Amino acid sequence: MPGDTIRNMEDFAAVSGISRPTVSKYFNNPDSVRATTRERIEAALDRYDYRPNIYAVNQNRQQTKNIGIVVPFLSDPFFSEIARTIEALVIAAGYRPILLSSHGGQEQENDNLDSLRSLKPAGVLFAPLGRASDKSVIETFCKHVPTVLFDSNLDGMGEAFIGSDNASFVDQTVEYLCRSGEPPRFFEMRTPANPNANKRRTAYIAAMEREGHEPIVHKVTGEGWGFEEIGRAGAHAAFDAGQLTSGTVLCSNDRLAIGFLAAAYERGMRVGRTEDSDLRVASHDDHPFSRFTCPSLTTAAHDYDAVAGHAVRSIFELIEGGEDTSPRDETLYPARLILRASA
Amino acid sequence: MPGDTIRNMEDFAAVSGISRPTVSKYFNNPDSVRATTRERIEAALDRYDYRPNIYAVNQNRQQTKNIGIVVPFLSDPFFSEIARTIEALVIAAGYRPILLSSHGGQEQENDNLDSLRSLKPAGVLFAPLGRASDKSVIETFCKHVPTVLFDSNLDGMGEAFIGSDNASFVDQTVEYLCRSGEPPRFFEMRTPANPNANKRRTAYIAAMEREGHEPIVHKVTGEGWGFEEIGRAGAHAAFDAGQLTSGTVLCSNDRLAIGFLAAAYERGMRVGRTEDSDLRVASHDDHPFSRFTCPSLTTAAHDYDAVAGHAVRSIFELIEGGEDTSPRDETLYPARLILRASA
DNA sequence: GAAAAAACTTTACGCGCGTAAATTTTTGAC
DNA sequence: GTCAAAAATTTACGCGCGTAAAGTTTTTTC
Repeated sequence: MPGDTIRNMEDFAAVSGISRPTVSKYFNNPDSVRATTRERIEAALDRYDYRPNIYAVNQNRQQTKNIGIVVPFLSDPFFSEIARTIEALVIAAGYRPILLSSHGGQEQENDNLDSLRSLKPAGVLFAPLGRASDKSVIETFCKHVPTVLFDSNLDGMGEAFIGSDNASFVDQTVEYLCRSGEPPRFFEMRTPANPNANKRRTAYIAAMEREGHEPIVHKVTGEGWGFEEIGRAGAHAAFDAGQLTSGTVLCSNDRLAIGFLAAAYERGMRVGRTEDSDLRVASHDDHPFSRFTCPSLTTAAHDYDAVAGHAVRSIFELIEGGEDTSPRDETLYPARLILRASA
Repeated sequence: MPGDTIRNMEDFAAVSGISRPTVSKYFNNPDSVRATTRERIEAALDRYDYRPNIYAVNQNRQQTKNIGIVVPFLSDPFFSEIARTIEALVIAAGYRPILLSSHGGQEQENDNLDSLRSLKPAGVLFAPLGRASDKSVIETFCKHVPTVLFDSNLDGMGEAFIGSDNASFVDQTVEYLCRSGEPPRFFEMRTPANPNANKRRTAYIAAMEREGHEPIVHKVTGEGWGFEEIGRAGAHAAFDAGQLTSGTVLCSNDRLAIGFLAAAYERGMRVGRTEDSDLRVASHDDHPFSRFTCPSLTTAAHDYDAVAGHAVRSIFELIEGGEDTSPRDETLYPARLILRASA
């Protein structure tokens, strides 16, 4: 026998000296067979490089070992980081992650969900686009596939939502900025793609009123996911109008802040918390590049690990626990203030 | 019949009034059936949301419609951008992209290839880690799966290699820098992960000699994929030693340059091509973030579209054309010099 | 060491679809 | 309208594996 090519589980069972149903059992759960049997199979496994045909396996199993991961924009390092964390946890649990990016578009998001449905995943971890999402498509999807939302919530959709507590982000930055200098004005996109942006604005207004200051919101125009350029162009427009050239600016997110800082630099403005600075800039997200901006960016960090860990735990509880009748879990993790040079 | 749930192609064929083999033919290629037949199937398709079971399909087809895309580090926006471009082309060709990141590690790269083999992809577009790659694993993989390498070449592996012409990148930046000011010193990692880095150093030395200047290479220490931090720490170390504080610095890649610029800013050094600047900094890659550095970064841009397009075309030629006896295609696309404020 | 329990083997069926061969129907050209 | 070509239908088998049932062997328990 040795030397032949192994074409299927039948062949492999033959060379390992174990019956095919037992070999099948082994591949589903190596601990479900006797130790001596396991050893014989594993001995055969490193003589031949057989592995079960994944398509035949998934055709017959009631449930695949696939976990879908959908993010709105993978080129945004924030999402690629959280996707990476989630991926690692999914693999550790013995499942196969399937990573899809919606590239900022509704059509691609819908295609991704459509594609996932035909893959019959055991569950899906889904960060929706937000405002641009097609709610009815998502609702239908969630009815068919166990889904946990993360990052952006959509009311009532999915079995749970795990995200960051936007109010915590803004409360901490506003409190710090007010305590350490002039109260901040808020810098954001006029029509943000993401529901978190709205929560941040609302939280800003509430926090400012709590601190006894008048909230001032500066909205800039621009569509799409090129936030840095929108921030840069918006900052230049503001400077041209004589606005935001001094005091403190709190950006809705780091990518806008990166653009804002670039514009400030181009104008020769000095940003920072030192005496000789023209203005302070802070933001939210702790984007991977925010420590390399000039100056480095004071921001509020997501708890990546907590969000990723909780989301993954949730989906596996759903998968293994079956139907849960408990109320929809909506957990928000607080931010961690990161003080750097910009404010 | 209407109202029933469609469980398989048999059911669907029944409600559409067409025989199952013909319906099967339709799903393999809608143009292979008569127009009237196509209309009847498509009429049924929007009354029921049937789609063929992808696992049963792939089990029986000699070839799946999957195209693997493996990149070394998806959190690097350079790779997420090129992955996005490739993905779009693959989808347009009617195939399903499967995106995997090696997260900078050999083990993950091997796992990715292993995982892909069991998915029986029609072809794979593979950007290897480079120095950290397990060459023997990759060689074995390429024997079993039609593979086109991109970004980093590995001698003789895969059916083709499509990448950027590192010499073109460096020639253009060196020529420009020499023409417009002091000749550059080269700033790079001591043990770069990527073979492109070595080609760039070699090209730098050759270009400098051509220009009649002595090449000076400054190597910084650091492991892993946190290039920005390695660049920042390396720059600070250089400044501490009184090096690179004036003149012109050419970084091996933009991510190092981002760290270098951050360090320069922290030192209060003025970077740029204006009279009052302390030094000039340029680099290579046109990283998505490079236009938002302070100052914006003069760099050499990859031709994303050309590389992605050629790589995708190559893999489909392999898939559809069968065995090619022609010599291994190694195409390198030249860079485009991007002049910004830093040099 | 006997009985009970656990693990394994044998046999067999079905999953949903690709695909081949033989037959029947439809189409298009004259 | 005829006839050849094209397309559809009927019938049938096989892909590789999950899984159930019944029988056999091995292990555990006291």
